[in-house]
Amino acid sequence: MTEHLSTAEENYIKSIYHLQQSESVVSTNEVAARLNTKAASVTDMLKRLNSKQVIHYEKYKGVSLSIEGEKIAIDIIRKHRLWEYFLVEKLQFKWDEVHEIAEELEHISSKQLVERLDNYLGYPKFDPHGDPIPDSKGHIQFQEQISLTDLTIEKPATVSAVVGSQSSELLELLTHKNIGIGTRIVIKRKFSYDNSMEIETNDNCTFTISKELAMALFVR
Amino acid sequence: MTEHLSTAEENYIKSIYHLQQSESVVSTNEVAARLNTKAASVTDMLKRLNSKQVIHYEKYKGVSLSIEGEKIAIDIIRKHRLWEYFLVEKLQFKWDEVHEIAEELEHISSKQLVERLDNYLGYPKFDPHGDPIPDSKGHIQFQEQISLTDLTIEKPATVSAVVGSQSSELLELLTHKNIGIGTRIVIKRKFSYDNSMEIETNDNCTFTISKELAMALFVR
DNA sequence: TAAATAATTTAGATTCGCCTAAATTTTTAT
DNA sequence: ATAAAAATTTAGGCGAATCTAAATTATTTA
Ligand SMILES: [Mn+2]
Ligand SMILES: [Mn+2]
Ligand SMILES: [Mn+2]
Ligand SMILES: [Mn+2]
Repeated sequence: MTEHLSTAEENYIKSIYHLQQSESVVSTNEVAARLNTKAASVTDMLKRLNSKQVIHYEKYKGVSLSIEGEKIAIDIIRKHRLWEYFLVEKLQFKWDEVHEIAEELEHISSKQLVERLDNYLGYPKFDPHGDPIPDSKGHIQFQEQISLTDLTIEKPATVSAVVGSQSSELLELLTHKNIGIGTRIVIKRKFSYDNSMEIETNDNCTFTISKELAMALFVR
Repeated sequence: MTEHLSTAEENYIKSIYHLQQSESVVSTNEVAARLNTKAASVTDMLKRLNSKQVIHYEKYKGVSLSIEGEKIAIDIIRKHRLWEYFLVEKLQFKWDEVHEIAEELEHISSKQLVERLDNYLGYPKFDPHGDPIPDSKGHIQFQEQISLTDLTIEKPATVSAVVGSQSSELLELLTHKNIGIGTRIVIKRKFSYDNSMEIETNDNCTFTISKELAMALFVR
């Protein structure tokens, strides 16, 4: 299939993939912003990736992944999330500490390593942040999840993901409130004054959380 | 201490370290041979590493690691061997399959990751090839080992290392004869005609091994 | 010790990945 | 519909890491 891709190329492909989740065609500036680089550098790379057939690109028209490119992206994301799972489950890292390390580990090339790691971990379906881990065929079990903000009162739900998962402040707060992936939540009241809400969790605790925290939590 | 080192720089430092085990000053050509590159490229890199103070280098005079460079080398080797141990013990790789993968994993930078991995693995002292794993302070428990070729008749010894550990032919042979790191061996007879020898192992098996195999085995 | 040979370095290119500044194209606002 | 603003690309350059070919230095051999 595709020859060897550099770490930089892989990071671009992954970024384009993620940006495509919201809008199917991605702009040069968006890629630049996500990768903390300059638009001119992005244009450079897009030309290269285009000639390698992993993206569709025409100047001034934005970029999207080719079928091949999407496969590559999913493979990198699979590795990223499996390693994050490993770091948390086996090496006892906290979930706010693993992203940077996985950012490096995701580029280790051995196919066999990924498969064996997956098997060793027991084929986990979600990473420590609640994001789905693609299987070895590249299939992703998308979960329809909604922001806790949009959950109906009195309707029980389970925390499925946390956004802003690199923030240790967020982790501190969630640890204090004893909330994590898998926690059952019911909204008891919503206060329109500050958009805070009173919730009840698993362990029969009832307390109030802020609008900010509610927006960081996704449930299903 | 030292800023960030690239993968290429780390590989050069590690190679110089290994070459220094036999002779304290290493030549440009030796480095080139070990890294499968050209002498001109090595000269280039030596200038860079010299300016970063990790080696001592004067033109036409060969190269050696600085104190700082040696610490870096040992740290990379520690990571390499810990990952090899992980791959064999946890992911069930055979010991002839792990070197290439560890060659990539050894460049993952997180200090915390190494320490936690070491702890997770139970602070192993030797890698799957019998080579010592440096501890977190960089201390290496050297073992005086000798080639099986040089072992005295009737003197029991334990296989401590296998050289040529990337060869699957060697692994095949050792698996067949049921020899591995830790196997107890006694030499019963040496045949000077072809330098083969009759040995007895753990499991009370007695059989003959070739000169070639004896040279690949180290014991203590 | 002088010539031949081997080892090493220098010179000059190339590719990748990035940058700044300038030019061009597209989009938005008047 | 123009002009202003924003987005994007091009031009030109730089450092890292590699290469080949040529020049230089060191070592060996006659
Ligand atoms: Mn990455
Ligand atoms: Mn994640
Ligand atoms: Mn390496
Ligand atoms: Mn090893």
